[in-house]
Amino acid sequence: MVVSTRGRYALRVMIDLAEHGGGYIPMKDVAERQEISLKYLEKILPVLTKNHMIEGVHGKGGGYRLTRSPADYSVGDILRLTEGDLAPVSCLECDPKPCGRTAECRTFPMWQKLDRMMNEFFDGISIADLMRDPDE
Amino acid sequence: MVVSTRGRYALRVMIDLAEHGGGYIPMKDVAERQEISLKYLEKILPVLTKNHMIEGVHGKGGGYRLTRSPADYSVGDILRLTEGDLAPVSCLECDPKPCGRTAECRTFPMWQKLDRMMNEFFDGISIADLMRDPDE
DNA sequence: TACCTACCTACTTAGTCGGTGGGTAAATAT
DNA sequence: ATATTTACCCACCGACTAAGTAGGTAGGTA
Repeated sequence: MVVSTRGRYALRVMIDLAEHGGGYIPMKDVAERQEISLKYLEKILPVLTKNHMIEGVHGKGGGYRLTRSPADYSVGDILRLTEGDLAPVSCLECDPKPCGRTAECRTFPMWQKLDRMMNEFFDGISIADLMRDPDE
Repeated sequence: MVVSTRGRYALRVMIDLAEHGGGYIPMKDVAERQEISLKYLEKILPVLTKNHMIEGVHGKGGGYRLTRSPADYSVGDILRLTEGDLAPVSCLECDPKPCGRTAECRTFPMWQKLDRMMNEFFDGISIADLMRDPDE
C-alpha cells in the first residue's frame, strides 16, 4: 500500500476545512462528518500545524483553519508530511540502508522512474482540485 | 512502500534466470549471485511455479528455468503475484472492507487514477527490458 | 467559573515483514 | 544401492508498524 490512513485522513481533513470556509472549525465536527476517530485525528494533525499547513486556536469557538488558499496546497506536500515517505521501495527511502548493489541493480532505474512519476502525480493535484464540485 | 522484498526479489530472480540461459539454474546459485537468503527465496518461488511463470526440476543438475521468453513477462504480472496486491490504498485492494463513503469520497477518483497509472507502468515493462545491456 | 478545544503522552491489539530451522520428496551421479 | 543434490513444504520467530484508545493538561472563550 502506498498511502495509509494517516495520509488519507489528513487529505480528507484538509478538504473538509477547505469546504467549510474561512473560520475556525473544531476537529470534533470534522471527525463527525468524515466518520474518523477524533482521537486518531489528533495524532495526525501536529505534523500539519508544525509545518504551517493549518493553524489551530484553543477554547470555545476555536478549531483549525487552512493558512493558505486550497489551490496552494499540493497533495504531494501533504502526503509527504503525513506519510513521512512516499518511496515505492526501501532503496529510495529518505534514510535508506546502504545496499551496495545499486550500481549493478537491474531494477533500480525502474524504481526511480516510478518514484518520479508518483511524486509528479501527487504534486500535480491541489486541495482545490479535490473539493466538491459546486454544480452538484 | 509499494513493493516489498518479496516482489523485488522475485523480479531479480526472474532477471537472473533470464540472463543465465535456457538450462535449469539451481536457486542456490541465484541466491549467491543476488545475495539473498536461499531460505527466503524458497518461500517466494511457489507462487511463481504455481502460476507457470517458472518451472523447477528436482535433483542433481536440476533447478529452475523460465517457461517463456523474457520479453513475454510483464513486471506487473510478477509483482501482482508475489505482492498479492498492488493497490495504492486499502479501498482498492482485492478484498476491500466496505467503506460506504466511496460515492461521496473526494479522494477516491484520485486513488483510482493512481492505481491505473501504476499498473500501466508495470505492465509496460518486461523482464527483457530489465536485462543486462549486452554492450556493457 | 464553566465550558470548550487544542495538544500531549502512554498504551494496546492485530497484523506484516523478513527472515530461520528442520525437515521430506524427487532426481541424478557414483 | 547409496550418497548427493535439488526442489519443496511447514512451523516458528523477533521486530516493527498501522490504527487506534485512554486519560489527561494547557490555553482560550462565554
